Amino acid sequence: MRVLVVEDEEHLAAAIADGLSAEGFDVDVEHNGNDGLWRGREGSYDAIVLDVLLPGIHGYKVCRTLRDEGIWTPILILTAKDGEYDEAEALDTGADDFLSKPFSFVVLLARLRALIRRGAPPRPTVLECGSLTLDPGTRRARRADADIKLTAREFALLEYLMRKDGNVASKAEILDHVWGIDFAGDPNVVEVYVGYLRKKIDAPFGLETVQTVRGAGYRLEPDA
Amino acid sequence: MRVLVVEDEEHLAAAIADGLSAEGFDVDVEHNGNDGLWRGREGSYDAIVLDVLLPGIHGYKVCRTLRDEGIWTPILILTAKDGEYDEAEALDTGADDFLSKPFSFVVLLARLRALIRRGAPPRPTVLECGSLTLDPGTRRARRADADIKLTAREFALLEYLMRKDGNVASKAEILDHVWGIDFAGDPNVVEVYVGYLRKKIDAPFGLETVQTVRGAGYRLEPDA
DNA sequence: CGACGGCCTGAGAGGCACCTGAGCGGGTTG
DNA sequence: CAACCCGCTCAGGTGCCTCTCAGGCCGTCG
Repeated sequence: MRVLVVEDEEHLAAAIADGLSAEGFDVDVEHNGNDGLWRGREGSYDAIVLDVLLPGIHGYKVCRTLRDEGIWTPILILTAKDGEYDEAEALDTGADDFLSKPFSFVVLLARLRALIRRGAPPRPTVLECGSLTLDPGTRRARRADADIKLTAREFALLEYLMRKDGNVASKAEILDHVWGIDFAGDPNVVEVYVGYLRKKIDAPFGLETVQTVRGAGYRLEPDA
Repeated sequence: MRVLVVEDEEHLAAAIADGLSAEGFDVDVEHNGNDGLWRGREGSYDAIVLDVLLPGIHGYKVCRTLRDEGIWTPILILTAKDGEYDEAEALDTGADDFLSKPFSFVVLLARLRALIRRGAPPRPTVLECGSLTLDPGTRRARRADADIKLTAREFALLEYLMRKDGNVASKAEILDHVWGIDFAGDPNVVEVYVGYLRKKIDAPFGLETVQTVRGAGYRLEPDA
């Protein structure tokens, strides 16, 4: 289990690192926001302990940036402040948990274990579903070595469905995530765009990857 | 977004329920451990707010039981105690987050949102009953490697019966949970749909999994 | 043994969920 | 400025689902 600790106070950083090492974790330490961000980008950690008050980049910013870049390693935020809004804010930057200083090592350990047990949702850089691949980085969709041109909306919809990994996505859910929670238009758009997708990624190949689950939503089935 | 609040203090329960409702959540409230556990078993909630000090079953026990039964709905534990070991303990019972009373509603809301956004960890949430399996995620039903196509209502009914895990579900209970508390039609629908289910999941395999308990309700018996 | 009540089932009507083609406005590109 | 693409709305069509109804079956009890 690899843990990254980003904390500028030398003593505290060492204490956490030693404690975690004693518990069997593999610990790396960084002392400022920049280095922490770069380390976090590697995406090879099982969890990150992140202080908010850091030289270089602020902890919230590090967290937000990682999330924006598609890194979903579980993050536990540490802060000296104790205002309640800070906590809300921390979680809103995409952190998974929050701990106010001073804290006891026992609590840190328990929370970290809980985070790791829960695990990071699998977010591969390239999404796959049978012969269909989607690269959010290059914004490219391919099926059997054929490039497929998708519009922004189509791409977002397909990406969401692929991240669901075969699970059913309800229409409301899709609207919330692809169109945004403040979308006020006709929910029928979802059906329309599902139709567009089918025309581009299924029909030319004689497949029916995008499946309708009547009364529940939509689902991707590899090469059906 | 459906949230279950299990809290025995009437005032607090009402305050939380009202607040969450105002934020657009669909809230159900239970006031003791037993009812909370049964509600939680439905598995249809996006999150559960659970007090530890409850009449009936203790909150930790409710949490642990749900986890043992394979229900991985995100759970936020509330407690009046403030000892650090309590917190560790709470997380070890399988809770996802922890909040000490008194807390501010803002914090509760933020944490709840974070929990829901994070979602239930992708555990094997597949329900089983003998050779019959039901996956609420992908919305698939199978018996002995044969896919079974179920309509939305059939699926909901079977899911409810399977979650009962062999216990008898009364017709009234089924109506409340599968058709909704406000269903005003002919209670005969239940019999009709039980018939549909039998035709799809039992008859083709020469089984009688769905059993009638005359005067009491229905029950699932593995591969009978 | 007869009557009653709970349960099963087939038929069918109505409605809803979904699909699709047409078309409009706004932004972008040549 | 015209042509095009994109995102979205709208309306019409279709097939499946849901539910009701009525009649028959069967266990239970007087």
